[in-house]
Amino acid sequence: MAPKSASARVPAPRWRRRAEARPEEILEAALAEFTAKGFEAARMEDIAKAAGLSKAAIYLYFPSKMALLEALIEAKVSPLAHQAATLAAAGQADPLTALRMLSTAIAALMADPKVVAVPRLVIGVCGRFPEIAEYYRVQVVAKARGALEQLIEAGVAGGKIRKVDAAAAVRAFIGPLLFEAMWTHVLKGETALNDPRKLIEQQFDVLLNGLEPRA
Amino acid sequence: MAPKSASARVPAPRWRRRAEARPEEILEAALAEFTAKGFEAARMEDIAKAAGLSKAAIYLYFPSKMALLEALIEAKVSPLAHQAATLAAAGQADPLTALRMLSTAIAALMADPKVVAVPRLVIGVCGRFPEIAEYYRVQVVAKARGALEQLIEAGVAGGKIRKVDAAAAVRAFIGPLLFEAMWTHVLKGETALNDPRKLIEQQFDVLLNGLEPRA
DNA sequence: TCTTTATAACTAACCGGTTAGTTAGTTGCA
DNA sequence: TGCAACTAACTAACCGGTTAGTTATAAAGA
Repeated sequence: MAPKSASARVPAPRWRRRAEARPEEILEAALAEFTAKGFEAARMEDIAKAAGLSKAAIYLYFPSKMALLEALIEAKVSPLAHQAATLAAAGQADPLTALRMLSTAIAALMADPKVVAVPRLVIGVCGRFPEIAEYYRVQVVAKARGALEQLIEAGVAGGKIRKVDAAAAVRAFIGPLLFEAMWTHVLKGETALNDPRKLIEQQFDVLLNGLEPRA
Repeated sequence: MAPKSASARVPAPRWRRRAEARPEEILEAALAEFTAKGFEAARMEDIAKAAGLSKAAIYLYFPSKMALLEALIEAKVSPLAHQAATLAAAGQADPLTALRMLSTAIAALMADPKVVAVPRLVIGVCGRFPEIAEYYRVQVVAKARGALEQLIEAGVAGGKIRKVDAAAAVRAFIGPLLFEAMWTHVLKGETALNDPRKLIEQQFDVLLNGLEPRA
């Protein structure tokens, strides 16, 4: 019956030991599944299949489904907020230029479904897992908001920016980008994010000069 | 044992026939549950209990859980978009005032968790049910967006508004409100929506005059 | 170099709990 | 009496997480 080897190759091993590469692969697969189906509807089995191992193996690296989401947030957006804060801090001398650079960077990120997926997930699960919302508020959004407000205030102090309410200015800066991201990735509408230069140019025309005709 | 009635009142009926009032009550309960736990995690049993009937009875009025969400969107936000469009159309003669009024109305809506809940749900389930996203894009957002753009363009044509890109102006108008709504209801942060007058005033200072110091 | 031993990495199969949706029967009301 | 409105009890299926067992690989001795 069973041909006795020799001619028969060693049958390709069913799996290989690759402990180092696993966590990242699993997270990547999880992000893809979560993005496509949402957190609750995504199945661990499918994530495992996409990552090329068994469902049980996932539990060797992550204790629960929820832990996958936490790790994703940590990995994908936490550094991002930090980077934004750094950029904002570095640009205090020339706030308008810093805002422009930030805007370009953010627009590029917003165009990437993988990046937008994370806040989308947060919106989806915040009702059930308030601690996720809390983490996101404190570690990501509040941090970025604070940095931007400082940037605005520095601009006001230096006379480069009109005396405006800092919180309102930050909303006016971030809000439109958020809106376009939702339109693009949630509603799948024709997006302006494909042409970031034009988008930024138009945004800054309104942001800097306002709607009212200048005297 | 069991006291033989006579003295015992007719036991309060376990339920009453109220077919007309049911659908609305069910939808209200569903919205509350969906808001608190998200679409997937909300249980039909709990919705039924909150609406004061049995789970099976829900299926006399709605064929599926998904139908509840569809009916909710139809009932809660579709008229809202229509109203926005009407207001925008009516205000073409004085676009800036119309924008102010719209802003106030929208801020009031954004402060209401029940209203924000619906778009939140859409964001959560859009991956699994693209037709929901499609409906929402076409029937709600595109409609409102279009009306606002017309309003802006009318303002530009009449000299009341600077020559700006209409889409950018709409983003600048809506984005900040959306951002604040998410901050408030998803991240549970301290909100500016509690003081709508101040919020609108600050938003319009930036929106109309921009960030750049005026000559 | 060839075993032997140890263990890290992995899988197949299962379990317990959950829940959307159904059915068969009961109750209120005209 | 008849029927629409309603419920209790049920089914079927799903899925997160566990467990018992298997395989790849490395290290230690001979």
